[in-house]
Amino acid sequence: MSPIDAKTSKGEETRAAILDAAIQQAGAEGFEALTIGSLASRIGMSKSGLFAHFGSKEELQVAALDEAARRFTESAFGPAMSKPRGLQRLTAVFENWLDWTTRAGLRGCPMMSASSEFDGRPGVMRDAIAGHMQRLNQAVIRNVQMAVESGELKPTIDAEQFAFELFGVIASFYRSRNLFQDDKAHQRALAAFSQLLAPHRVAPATPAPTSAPSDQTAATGD
Amino acid sequence: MSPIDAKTSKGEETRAAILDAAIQQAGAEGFEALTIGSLASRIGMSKSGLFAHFGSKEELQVAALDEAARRFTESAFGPAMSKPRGLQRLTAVFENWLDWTTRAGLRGCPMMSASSEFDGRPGVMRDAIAGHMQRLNQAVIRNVQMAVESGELKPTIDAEQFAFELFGVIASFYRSRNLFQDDKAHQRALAAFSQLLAPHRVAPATPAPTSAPSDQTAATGD
Amino acid sequence: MSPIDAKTSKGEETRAAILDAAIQQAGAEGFEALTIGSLASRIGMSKSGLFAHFGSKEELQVAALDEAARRFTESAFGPAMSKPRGLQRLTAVFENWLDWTTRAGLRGCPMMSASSEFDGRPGVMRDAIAGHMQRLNQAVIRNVQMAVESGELKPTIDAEQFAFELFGVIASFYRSRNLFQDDKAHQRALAAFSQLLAPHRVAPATPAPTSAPSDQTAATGD
Amino acid sequence: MSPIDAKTSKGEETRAAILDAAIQQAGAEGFEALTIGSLASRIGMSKSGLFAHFGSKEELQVAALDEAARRFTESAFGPAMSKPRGLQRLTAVFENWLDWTTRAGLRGCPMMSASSEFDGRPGVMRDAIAGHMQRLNQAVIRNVQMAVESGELKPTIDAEQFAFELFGVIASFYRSRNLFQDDKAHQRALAAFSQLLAPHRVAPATPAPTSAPSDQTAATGD
DNA sequence: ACTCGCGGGACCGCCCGTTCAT
DNA sequence: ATGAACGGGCGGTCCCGCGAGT
Repeated sequence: MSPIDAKTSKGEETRAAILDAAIQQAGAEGFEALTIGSLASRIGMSKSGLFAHFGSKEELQVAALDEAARRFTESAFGPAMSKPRGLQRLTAVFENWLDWTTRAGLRGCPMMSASSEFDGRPGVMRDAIAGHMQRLNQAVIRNVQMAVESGELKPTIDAEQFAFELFGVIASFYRSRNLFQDDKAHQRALAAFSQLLAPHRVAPATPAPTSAPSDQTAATGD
Repeated sequence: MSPIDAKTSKGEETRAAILDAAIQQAGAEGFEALTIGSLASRIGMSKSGLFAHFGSKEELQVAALDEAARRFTESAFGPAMSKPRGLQRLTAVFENWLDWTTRAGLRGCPMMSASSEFDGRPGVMRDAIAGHMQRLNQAVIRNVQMAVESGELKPTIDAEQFAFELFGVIASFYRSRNLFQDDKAHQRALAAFSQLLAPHRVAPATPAPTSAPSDQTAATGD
Repeated sequence: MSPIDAKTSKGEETRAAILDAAIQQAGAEGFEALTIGSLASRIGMSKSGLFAHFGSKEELQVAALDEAARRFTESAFGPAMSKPRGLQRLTAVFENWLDWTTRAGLRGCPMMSASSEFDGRPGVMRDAIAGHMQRLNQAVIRNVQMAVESGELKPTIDAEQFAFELFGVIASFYRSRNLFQDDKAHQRALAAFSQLLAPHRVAPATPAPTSAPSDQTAATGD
Repeated sequence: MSPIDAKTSKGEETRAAILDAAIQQAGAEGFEALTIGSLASRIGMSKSGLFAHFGSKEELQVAALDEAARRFTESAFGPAMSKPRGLQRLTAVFENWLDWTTRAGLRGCPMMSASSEFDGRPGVMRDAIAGHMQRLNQAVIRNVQMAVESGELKPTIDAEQFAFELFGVIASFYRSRNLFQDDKAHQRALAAFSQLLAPHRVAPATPAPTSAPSDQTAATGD
């Protein structure tokens, strides 16, 4: 409308609205439950009208996945960029990762949901989700390396192994919270993160007075 | 087959065949993809004939899940029982856990698949899978406690936290293997397991003091 | 069991039980709703076991219809036989006709139900119901004629026309009661019956002191 | 067709065609036999295409019933409106009632069919048919009252009772015609109507005092 | 003689993704 | 962006048989 915002035409807006609804539904019921009919009635437009925006159901799924990835990056990595490189940023990314679905009003995490939903089904969706996860993986690795460069982590740390385990913590967090409805899931995830890092931390010359977790059960309780 | 086994009537056999196919399909495409029609044509019988064994699709899903759980328990815990209580048995359970799907001829792990598929969908299936996972959780915890009792692990270990993290490693393993098709997934999982235990191990007779994993778990050299 | 009753073998008993349930269901939901499965589960036997008694669904329907007709005859005509021929017996038949379903524990009248259900569908059932209704028609006609012979009705009465109208009253009664849930249905049916007879009655030499309906609204209120 | 009639869009036409076929089928086989598949193949369109016009089978049934009621009203009451109020109009309604299915090309009368089909089955259909029948009842009653006001019928007539009996005559007519295939059904129905009115008629100018029906209604000579 | 377990084939109401003309 | 229609598939129920048990 405004000359500055002219990029968002009417079509773009509806497309965004569709994807928003799609992400919510995918987070709750999985991407396979993204039926065109239900999505259309949810946002109050005709099936064919909705369909016209995406040539097929698969494209809709991919578009929803891409949008979910974009939002995740925005929510988890964006704010973390204001932190200094190294451990602080890595920690911020992790914590945002646990929280972003709540802030985004989603029941589950579309990325984790999608990655287990399609891990055994070769196809466009699997390739797309694998790409996103790989990039995420690389981003975690880079952050670990930066923490090494900043002298906060020992150079002996295996960054890939660390990322492998970090993903596991995230998976366990979501399962624990959504399947078991365990209130302590967040706590446990933070503790696990702390334990993951512990052996690789460089002993701080002058111990930080406020928050130096000295053993496996970190003092990160919220 | 044998006269001893005469208990398995015709119906039981068919039911078993159905569940076998069901588990394979569920492991590959998820439990929601357990359509009656596809299952029927896969094992070469009519839909109604198949359907008669289970009153509804939901019961079929639950039956398949239960059977998967039974097989998992049989494959992962059964053989481990021949090991002495404590660390050895715990390790055996973990390793079997990584392998059983391969030995069972499955593409994915039905349990992990189901637990992410239904974690956001209240209903019979979710309750069933939650029950199975909880029991699994308890079994892990008991094994940790036995390792404490046998003097192999320090009493300070938080068994529940350990189980939380162990589940994460398993999840990461399956994701890594099935989504990324990473050959090193098995290696990484073993390493993660080792690292998880490291801080809680009671110092062995002649230990490497800092970071030499003396176990089967290979170093994660890239 | 007893030597006298030896006719009723085990098979006869179950068959009777099946027909009993069938009539109830047919009266409530129509003969087309006589599904073998629901009937089987209602009386607690297997579908195939039930099915064996009747070679086909159609035969089951006919058997149920015949049994219903038998019961109706028994309930409506049987007791009326103790009345003297003529008007009293005719009246008794009519009144029993209104009541027998209630006494038999049925929601609707299987005969009326069947006759409208199949009046447009040529086939075995239609022939069967037509036969029963024709016989009923003849029975009514005979009773009218007997009332003429006894001098209670004028010879000018057209017995067939009377029967035609009598059936209409019955139909209206059941519709009124079951569709409209009109409490006055019984009352109206009795009044209609009375009006139907009025023009054909022979003026009683010495008026019956108790219940001589002098005009259209008969004093037959129950 | 004409530019004036442009209101009837394509969808409306199809819907009308569906309902037309539906009414025919319902009249012949009952409303429960209105299966979507058979209806679709009868009018040569796909099941899903047909189904889209009605959200459910129940809605289709109700729509067919409503359309049948509309047609009946149009056929039976419409033409009768050209007659002067009172006996003539009442008679015209009755006669049209007997004929309209023939003129409409129907085998049976959907209204009567439906009312016995659903009189024992609570639900939307029963409510709908009950509503239509009640309105019909009221219409008959009003016509009787108008005949009283015009001086053709005595004020002592019980209009509701009359309607009750009139419905019975109609029921008997359809049963007699469709079940017994009795050619005299029409004759008998007219005679019954005449007899129903006889006691309530205001004596015409030159009447036969006792029993000479002066009207169009033929004597019921066997 | 009677009953059952097990299975088949057709069809049910319903919803899917998709196309096409408007 | 819509309304109308399509082909195909969904879960589920129907009626009906075969073979075997008692």
